[in-house]
This record gives sequence, C-alpha cells and structure tokens, in this order.
Amino acid sequence: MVPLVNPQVPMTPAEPGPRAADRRSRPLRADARRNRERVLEAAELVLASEGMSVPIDEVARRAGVGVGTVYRQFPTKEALFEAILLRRLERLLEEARSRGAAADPGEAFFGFLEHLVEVATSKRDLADALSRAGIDIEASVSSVIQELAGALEELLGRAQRSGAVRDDVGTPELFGLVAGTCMAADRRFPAACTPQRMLGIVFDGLRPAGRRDGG
Amino acid sequence: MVPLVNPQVPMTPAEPGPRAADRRSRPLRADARRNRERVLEAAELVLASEGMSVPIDEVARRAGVGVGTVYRQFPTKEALFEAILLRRLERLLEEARSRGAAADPGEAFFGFLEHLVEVATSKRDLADALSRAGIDIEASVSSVIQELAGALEELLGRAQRSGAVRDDVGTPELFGLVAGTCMAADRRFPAACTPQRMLGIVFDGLRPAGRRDGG
DNA sequence: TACTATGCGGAGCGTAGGTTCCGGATCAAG
DNA sequence: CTTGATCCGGAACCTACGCTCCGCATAGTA
Repeated sequence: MVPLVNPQVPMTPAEPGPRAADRRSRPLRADARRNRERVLEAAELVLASEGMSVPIDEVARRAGVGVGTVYRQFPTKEALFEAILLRRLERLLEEARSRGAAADPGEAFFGFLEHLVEVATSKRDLADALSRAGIDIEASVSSVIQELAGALEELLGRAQRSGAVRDDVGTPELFGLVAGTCMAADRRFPAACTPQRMLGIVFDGLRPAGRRDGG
Repeated sequence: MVPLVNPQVPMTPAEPGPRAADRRSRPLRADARRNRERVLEAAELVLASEGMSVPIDEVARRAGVGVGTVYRQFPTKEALFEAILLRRLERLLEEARSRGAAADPGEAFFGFLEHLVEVATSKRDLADALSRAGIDIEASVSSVIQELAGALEELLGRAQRSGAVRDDVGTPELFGLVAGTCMAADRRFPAACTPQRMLGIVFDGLRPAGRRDGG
C-alpha cells in the first residue's frame, strides 16, 4: 500500500525548505482557489457517477482544467478522492449531530440512517468508508469516521434507552448493514428493490422483538 | 466505463467461424484439458483471495502455466472470471434445490441464505452477481441467475406459506440484502461484526411481526 | 505599465497489465 | 517411428493511466 500524504504538503519531509514554508503561509492566488473548488466539485460528481476508477484526465476535463492543475492542488489521485470523502463525512457528521437534538430518539436514529443511505447510495467511496469504520488506515479520514461513529453511537444509545431499538446491536453492525444496503442498491437494482425497501427490512430487524410499527 | 477490461474488444457475435466450430466438435487434447482445469482452479482461488483486479499473469503463474495457455482456453480475462462465476452459481443452484426437499420450510429458507452468505463472503464477484440478479448483461450468467432466483423464490414461497417469513418481501430484496451483507462483511470488518451477526438482524427483519424466535 | 512569483495547460514519460504471436514441445494417429 | 495437428511458454506489443515537466499566462504589486 502507498503511504498517504497530507494534501497540502507534497513531499520533502526532512527539510521544509523556503518553498514549502511559503506555500503554507501565503494564501492561494485567486484563480488557484477558484480552480481548486472547480476540481473538487467536478471530482465529486464524477466520482459518484463513474466510480473510483475514473481517470484523472476525465476529472480535469470536466472541471475545465488541465491535469497539471489537478495535481498541483492534490498531489495524488488518492489524495483528491480522500479530500472528497472527508468533505462528505464531515457533512454527515454535522447531520448526525443536528439530529441528536430531536425530541424522538427513535426517529432521530432511524431518520439519520435513512439519510445516510440516501446520501451514500451511488457513492461507493462513501459506502466503502462506512463499511471500514473502525479499521481504517488513513489518519484524517479515520478520525472523522471515529467522530461519526461516536455521533451514531450517541443516537443509537438514546434510541435503545427509549426502547425503539434492540439492545444487542452496536455501531459496527450498523455501519455494515447500512453500507451493505448502499452497495447493493448501487448496482442499479430493479425498481422493485429500492434501498429504502431493504432498509425497511433492516429497520424491522433492529427493533426489539414484537415492536414492529411501520408498514 | 469498464475498469479492468480492454474496451475495444469487438466481439464478432454473428458468425462463429470454422475455428470455433472445430473447437466445439473435436475433444480437447489430454494436456489441454488438464491445463484448463488447472487454470480454472487457480483462478478461482486467486479470484477469491486477491479480487478481480488480479493480473492474468498471476493466475497463469499459480496455475503453473504460461499466459498464452490461459488465453487459449478463455479468450478474455472477463471470460475466465465469468466461467468461474458460472461454476459458483451452478453449485449454489444445486444447493438451493437440494434444500427445497427439507421438511421445515423456514429452516430450508434461512439455512440456504446462511449458506449463500458463507459462500459469497470474500468473493466479490459472486456478491456482485447476486446483487445484479435480474438485470444482468451477459447471457449465460444471467440465465443461471434466473434459475437461482427461481429456486430461491420457491424456498421463499414455501417459507412464507408456512408463516416463517413475512409476506411482503420478494427475491430482489433478498438478493440485495444478502449481497450487501457479503460485500460489507468482505471489507475485513472488526471481529465484532461478522456476516452472521448482520444476517441475524436481517433475518429478524424478514420474520413476520412478533415472531422473532432466535436469540 | 512593468516585473516577478505563482499558476496553468497538456505533451510526454514510465509502468502495468491485457492480448497476440510464434518457434518449439507434445500428443496421437498411422 | 514418423508426421501433422495441437498446444505450450513467455517475450513483445499496445493501450490506458498516474504523474511530471516546462514554456507560457496571469494575478498581484509598485
């Protein structure tokens, strides 16, 4: 496996040198900032629709930018996709936390999982990351996932205390079930079998025995 | 875009040609048959352990054979993996049918799903195929999957009639749930979250309301 | 406007891996 | 054993793609 590097620091671990120091302190030029955003946006779209095997050239094309520009912003294809993943995870974390304030713990919990599936469907990288929660490799991603797991645990615990969810499940299997649902749904299933449909069954399995309330 | 496979293969679907006809009529030479089997076996192992991105050279190496030999037996990397998939699906089909004779319909049904997950875990190609059941592209694979779906429907119907499974589920979501479980489990989950664990929750969700009997 | 640091595009390099080719080995029929 | 068909190995070929390089463009500044 290739060791990952922080997107801002291209290389040269021993000697920072004047260039590296400059880069960190001075803000990006206006056009560079603009391009960085365009690249991120295009990459997010293309990653969702084409999957992780999409060539960088394609990302650059869609962003209306040269490959060199992409590589100036993100030292590696992996780094670019990681940046996107981080973005997505952070949004998710925010969502989880905002739901934590809801009145009904059961609804907060199930609602968040629904949201999770909705967002992660057709985004293999996200589903992948979720399924690896707890065993991840890369530091920055891993830490956000940890936070996300913490927030989910919070939601889960409250839902369990309120009796909406059975006691013998933990966040690992939740991530697994949700990620699995997304990945399966991702394969363009026949319309009869939406992720919501599968998730409904999983939800019923998550409820305490004899407490199925949905249709 | 299809990763992994050269996109420019034209396929020649119309005329089989004289060479193909010969090959089909005349039996393979003894050494050729032996090699074919060795390739299949090696490929099945390596596909399970390394995933679909394993180079053909590696398959050949493990089979103790040259690449040329692999390509003589299977015109394409894709064709080779498809042959393996077919093999696996056929075994699965056999299993499903043999379980159909069991006395307890519920046990037959859940038992088969358990078997399915056990077999498909760490075999992404299989999980993939299952998740695409009903929408597949390739003819031979598709037809076996159809048969498999039929057998599963049989098991499901009987289990439903016996009251072991809720009435509002169909084979599509079953394939989805099972495939999702396998794919998620495949990502080296922490030990706490085995496929069996997840499958147990799904099973509870599949049972009629108020009829959860397992632990 | 003039000047420099910063950023840009995209041709080109290197590598990986699928596929082909062909001289030699092997099988099997006579 | 001879002989032709069949098959074998693996070097070579070719395309795709990650990434680098460098001459030109532009932003920022005086």
